[in-house]
Formats: sequence, structure tokens, C-alpha cells
Amino acid sequence: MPQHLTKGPVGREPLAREVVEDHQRRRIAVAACPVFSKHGYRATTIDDVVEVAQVGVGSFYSLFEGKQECFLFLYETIVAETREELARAVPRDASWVEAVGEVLRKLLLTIAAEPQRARIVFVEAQTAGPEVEERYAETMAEPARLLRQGRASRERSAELPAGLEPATVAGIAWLIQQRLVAEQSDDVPALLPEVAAIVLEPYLGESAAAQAIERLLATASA
Amino acid sequence: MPQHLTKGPVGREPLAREVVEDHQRRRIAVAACPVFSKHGYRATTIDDVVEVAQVGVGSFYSLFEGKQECFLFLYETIVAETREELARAVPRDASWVEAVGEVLRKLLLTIAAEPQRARIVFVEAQTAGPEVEERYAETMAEPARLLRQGRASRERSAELPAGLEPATVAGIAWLIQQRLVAEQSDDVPALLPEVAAIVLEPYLGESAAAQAIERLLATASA
Amino acid sequence: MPQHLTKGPVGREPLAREVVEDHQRRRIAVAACPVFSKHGYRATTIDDVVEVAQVGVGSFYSLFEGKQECFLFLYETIVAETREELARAVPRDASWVEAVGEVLRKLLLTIAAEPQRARIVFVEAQTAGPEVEERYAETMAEPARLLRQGRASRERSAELPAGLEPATVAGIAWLIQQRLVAEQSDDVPALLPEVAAIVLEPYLGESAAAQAIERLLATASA
Amino acid sequence: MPQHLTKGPVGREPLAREVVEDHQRRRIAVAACPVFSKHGYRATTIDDVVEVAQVGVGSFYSLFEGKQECFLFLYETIVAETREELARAVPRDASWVEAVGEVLRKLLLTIAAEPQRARIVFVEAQTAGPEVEERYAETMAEPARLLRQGRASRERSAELPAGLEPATVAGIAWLIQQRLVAEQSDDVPALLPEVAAIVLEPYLGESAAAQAIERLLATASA
DNA sequence: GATGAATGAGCATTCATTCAT
DNA sequence: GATGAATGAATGCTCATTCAT
Repeated sequence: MPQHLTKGPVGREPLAREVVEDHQRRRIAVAACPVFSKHGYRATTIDDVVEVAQVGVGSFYSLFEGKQECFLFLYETIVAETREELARAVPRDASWVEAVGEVLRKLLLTIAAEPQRARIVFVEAQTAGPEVEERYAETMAEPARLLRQGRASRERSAELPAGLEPATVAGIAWLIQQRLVAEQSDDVPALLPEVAAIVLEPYLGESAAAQAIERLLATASA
Repeated sequence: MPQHLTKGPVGREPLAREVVEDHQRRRIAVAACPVFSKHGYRATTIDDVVEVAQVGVGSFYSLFEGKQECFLFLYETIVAETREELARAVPRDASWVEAVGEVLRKLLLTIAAEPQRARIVFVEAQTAGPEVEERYAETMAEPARLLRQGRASRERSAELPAGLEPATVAGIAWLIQQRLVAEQSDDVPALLPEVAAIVLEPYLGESAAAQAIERLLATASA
Repeated sequence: MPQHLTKGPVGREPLAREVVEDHQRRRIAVAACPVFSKHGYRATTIDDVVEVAQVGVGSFYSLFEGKQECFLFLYETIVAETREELARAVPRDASWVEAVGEVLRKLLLTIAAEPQRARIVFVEAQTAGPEVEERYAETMAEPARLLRQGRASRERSAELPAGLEPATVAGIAWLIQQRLVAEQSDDVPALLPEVAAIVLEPYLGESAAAQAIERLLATASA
Repeated sequence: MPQHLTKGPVGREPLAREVVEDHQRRRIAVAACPVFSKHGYRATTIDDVVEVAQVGVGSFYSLFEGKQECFLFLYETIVAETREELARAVPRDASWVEAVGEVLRKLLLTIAAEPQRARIVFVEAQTAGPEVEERYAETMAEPARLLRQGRASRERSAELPAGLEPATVAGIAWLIQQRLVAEQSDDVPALLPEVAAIVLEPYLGESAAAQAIERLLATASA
């Protein structure tokens, strides 16, 4: 029913240009990913980007404010897509512990599968100026919030330290980043048990955490 | 009497120049510290540095390979001086737990006392290129080794996750960095209890950790 | 009934397109007037023009060779329209002296009434490249020819200097231009007496010129 | 006595760098003169300038803020040097009439002798942006002030129109400019009689002006 | 040994113009 | 005929580095 597309009041035509533009932005940013990843944010020039993206400089500048906005767009794209991917990895009826485990597993696998994208988020984002750094901090706050929910399930009376979750997330990020910098992205999935242990122990205690990890490792990733 | 100048306290002439040169390097790097701290590594130009250091560009280049080496020298200087300061803060007969506590306390106080220097290590070092980043990783490995010694005193049978110490150090560094970026260096010393808790709990368990922290807070910092 | 469209007042079909096109050109050029006037010729971009004119860039280029031709068209339009306006301001049976006086009066009033258009001619035309400058020179030659006719009515034997008229016109233009640049277009009509004096004295002598100016000022502008 | 230069308190050493810098500025600006003159202000690029001046772009930018400042410096240099030249052309005991005559003669000869420099002042200055235009207006105000002094020697009772002098100067400038644009700089000195007539008549009346001009032409230019 | 003037490669960015739709 | 997305040549400018003095 192609006539519906142009006739009916159904649907929202005005999207057209914006949609196309956003598509272009994504296309360019994604094409720039390997370049940013390989040469680093600073060493990457606009010319590098437009060459791999097969766009004129003018088009680039009509789509992005400049290099940083392009990088930020790429960063956001990766983060958003990964966020969805991780969400999909969690079974609908999963408990908090299971959810955390599955998210970690999927995250580590995704990083190993696409190390270039991972570098953008975990390595280059630190070099791309204050705005990006700020976004990085916000990105890290998300999983910190997820972890915080684990406090509810905790029986022990003593409070956990306030900065535990941000510190935990930053710690995990550091372990990952080190592997990425050392070009050892293949080893990242193997971090699952220790990463899960670091994350879960404060909430579950050692033995319960160990059991949870055992269950997690027993399950094959889909 | 120019001959006097070359004779001096006969015996170890060759040092003379090296010593003078290193003094100059330190002088320049330290003078550059506020500039790097304020404008950031990237935005700082050689001209900025030579101006505050009151040196000619030529002299700068005869002392340093370039901007990065100068920054690295500054970084190393700060790290080395802080390392000694932290070492002095630990009583000779201190146990591991006490040592960790005192190092943390002194570290947080030092950061609050000299936030510009702290920024160099915790913030700017991440944007100063791969070489500096690598040094940063090595710097973080030091306290990780100190923490690892805590495993010895642990009674429980289960192993702690391999990456615990690096992750812990990175986590603490993150908490500090966030305060520095937000220009809240004054709040850093107040992090002591939670930071100590994050560090000690895996080794001592919750209750023992809580007691250790109480003792630590009871002691006034010298 | 599409055949009506092509038939019309049979006889001069070929004009149709040309007329429409010229109408478009005028519409665009006139719309661009405030932009050229405000930002100046150089700082005005094609995009600025097509935006205020509500035309696509492509249409613009099918109508004009480029920015300069558009400006030139605007210039010529303003000059032509003003020329006619000035001509209408002169009574049919006016003497040379009266004609000159009325033209000056009308000119100064027109400038004050539409300073943006005046800026195009007296200010921006100088910066719009050689072609426009040349047209400007030709424009100035017109009133110079009008003035030259005043030599006939002169009784004195000695010849007036050859360059008098161009110099006089340029002098008046300068006085106007200065007011326009200083955004004092409201003061322009007040220039009438002195401008008239400068123009008329060489031909009439001082006292006759003074009388003519008195008569000119006594007459209200229609 | 070369030792005086380096020793004595006599003299002003601190000039050194400033003097050198100003010399460089002059050198570059003067070298740029033919380029500006030939291609026009707009079409002249920094690269053009640094090439003819045999300087690196960096040096150019450490000496000048940008193209416009360089042009302005050139403009000012030419105006200043010409001003002195014209001043020297006037005998110490010259009357106002003689002074005006000699200044005009020298001016026209100078223009013919160095048409490129003249173009900078009379042609290109109009295209080089508002700042330069303003300087041009100020430059034209100088000779206007000289002319104004002629009002004192006038016997007739009626006042001359207020804008006479600016208009006269602008008129003369126009006559010159037209010759320069048409590449007829050789004809400029021949303008002397008519230019002198245009200038002097309002103050002296026709016959006295004619006599003064005759005397002026009888005198050979030194 | 120290200086800082000079260098110029390299970069981001603009905007007149084209041409496929 | 009209559109405006795409182009990329051209420009101004910065700043790390060199080297003659």
C-alpha cells in the first residue's frame, strides 16, 4: 500500500529530512569509528573522517558542528546501542543478581566482539575534551544506579560506603580499558568471574556471590 | 678567576652539569604545573610554559624533548614526591591495616592541600598521550601492590578475585578525579571513611573493617 | 483550459518568460537590499540572500550569474528608479537652476526616506568589485552632465575647469556617504542649502547662487 | 665613536627590538604594496604577501594581527611619508595660496611617480573594510583643514558653505582615483591647473585664482 | 650555553557553485 | 522549472620546532 505513505493522515511525514540527516550522521560517525579508534581522537583529522565516510568536508560541517560533536555523536550512538543490547540480554523475570550477571557477560562479550567501538567509549572518550568526559561520567552513572539496587536485597545491617557503586564501576572500567589499550580485547570475556565477584561480593557476601557466579558460568550465553 | 669555577670541590665534577640541569628541569616543570592544571595539557603551549618558567624556548628544548616530556617530568616529580610523603606518613612499626589507613589519609589531605598537582596526576595525565597514560597505569600499580599484601592477613579460604586491587585503586582514583574535575578538592579528605571501607572490607570483612576505620578516624593526623 | 494560458493577448508571447524572469530578479534583488545594506556586500552570502528572498539556491543561480550580478542588478534597479523619481520632481518648464535645485532636494529627501537603498549606491557599491565600481562611475557621470549644461547660462568669459562637474558630484556624494556611514541619514535633507551652494556658485557666482537657494528653500517640496 | 653606542647613558638602547620590529613591519608592508595594488585588497592572500616579502607566515602573524592590519600599516606608512614629502615641498615663507599650490603640484607628481602607492590610498583603501575606510576619512580631513585656512584671507562677506572643503577634497580625490583606475597615472600631473582652479576659486574668486595658477605654472617644480 | 626570531606544515572552517532529483 | 544537498578549493591561522646569533 504505497499510496498510504504519501496520502493518508496516518504516519508522520515531516520526519523525512530529519530522518535522512540523522541517518547520515550515524553513517559518518560509524565510518569514523575505526579511524578514531586507531589514530586516537586528537590525531584524527576532519579529512581522515570525510575520506573514510566518503563525504565532502562541507557536508560534514553541515551535519556536525565539528570534530568533537562528531565524536560525541559516535560515542552516544555506541552507548545507546550497547545499552539496548544489554537490556535485551536480561531475561524479563530475572532477579537483580541474574540481571547484573547477564549484563556483565553481555558487556564483556560485546567488547570482545567490537573492540574498536569499545575503545571509543573506554579509551578515547577520556581524550576528547571536557564535554565528552562529562558524558563519560554520566554513562558510568547508569550502571552505578543498577548496582545500587542491590543494596535492597542485602540483609546485613551495616551500610555500604556511599561511593561504592561509582568506584566499582570505575574499577571494572579500568580493568577493561587496560585490556583494550594492551590490544588484548580477546581476554576480556574471561574477566567475567572476577568482575562478577568484585561487583557482587559487597552485596551478597563471599559465599553467596561465589554461588551466583557459578550459576552464571554454568549458563551458556545465548 | 675563572679557574676556580672549574675546580671547585674536586672529585665529582661530571655531576655538576647533570645536577644543575635536573634542577632546571624541575624548576621549569613545577612552574608549568599551574598552567597545565588550569588550561589542560592540550591547550597549554610551549610558549605558556617558557613564559611562566622564565626560560627561552631554546633552553626549554635543550632540557626537554618537547611538551610531553616536560609534562611527564612534572608528573613523575609529583608522583615521586608524593610517594615519599606518603611513606613518611606511615609509622615504622605500623601493621598493614594501619599503613593502608595512614596512606589513604595522607593522600586525601595532600590532594586537598595541592589540588593543582593532584589534577596533573588524576585528570590531565589521561589526556597527555599514550606514554603518559602508560606511566599512569604503572603509578596505579604501586598502591595495588600494597593492597595485595593484605591478602596474606586474610583468614578466609576463598581467593579474592585477581583484578580486585587494580579495580579498587581505579575506583578510588575515580572518586578523587570526579571531585577534582568538579573543583571540589576541599571535600576530598571527607572521603576517608568510605574510601577506607571500600579498600579494607574485602580483606577484613565488614565488622573488622568498620573497627579499623573507627580507629583510623580516632587518630588525629599528625 | 490550459490553452488560454498560452494564447492570451495574442501577439507578443516571447516576452512572457522574460517578463516573469525579470520580475523574479527584481523581487530577489530588492529582498536582498536590507541584507547587503546591513552586513555589507562582502559579508553577505548567497545563503543570506536566498533565505530572505525565499528562493532556492538553484533558482538564484538560474536568475543571476552570482552574487555580484545580483548586487549589480539591485544597484541598477535603485539607480533607475531614483532617476525616474528625480526626473518627476522637476517641473516641465523649469529652468536649469530650478531643475538642479529640485533634483538635489528630491535626492536628499529620497536618501533620508530610504537609507538602505542609498547605502547600496553610495557605500556598498565601492566594495563590490571593479565592475560595480565602473557602473558607479557611470552613474556619477549623469548628474555631471546635467551640471555641465549650466555652463551655457554663464556670462563670464573665463572657462570653468574641465573636471569641475565630476569633482562637484564626487564632493556631494562624499558628503552624503559620510552621513550614511555614520548612520545619520536623517540629517541628509538639511544639507540642501550648502550642497546647492557648492553646486551653483561656480555657474552663478555667489550672490545669484544665494538668491536661487533662497527661492529653493522658500518653495515647499511637493 | 662606536663605544658610545654600547656604553654611555647617552642614547636609548631599549629601542632595539621595537625598532627592528617596526622595520620589519615596514619592509613587509612595502613589499606587499605591489601585490595589493595589482590584485586588490580582497584578492590578495596572506600567502601572496609572505611570498613577496620573503617571510614565513608565522613571522607575518607575529608582526601583524592579520591582513587588514598589514594593509592599514601600509596605508599609514604611505600617508605619513607623503605628508612629510608634501610638507617639504612648501617653502618656509610661503603664503596660503602658494602653499596650496605647491602641495597640489607635489601631490600630483608623487602620484604619477608612484602610482602603486597612490592606488593603495585612493583605490584599495575603500575596499579594505570599515576600519581602513575610517582612516581614509581622517586622511581626507587633513587637507580639508588646510583649505579651510583660506577662508581667513577672503574679503567677501558671505560665508562659504560648511561642507565646501570636504567636498572639494573628495572631488579632487575622485579625479585622481579615476585616472588611477584607468591606469592613466601619467596624466595626473596635467590636472594641476584645473585642480588648482577648483580648489582656489571659492576663496580668491575667478580672476585672482587664475593669476595664482599662472604663477604656479610659471614656477618650475624643484 | 642560552636565546627567541623565524619557520611552515598542518588544521578547521567557509561558501560559491554544481547537478541529480 | 525549481530545489537544496553535496562539493572541495581556498583561506586564515596556530604552534611545535629549529638554528643562527
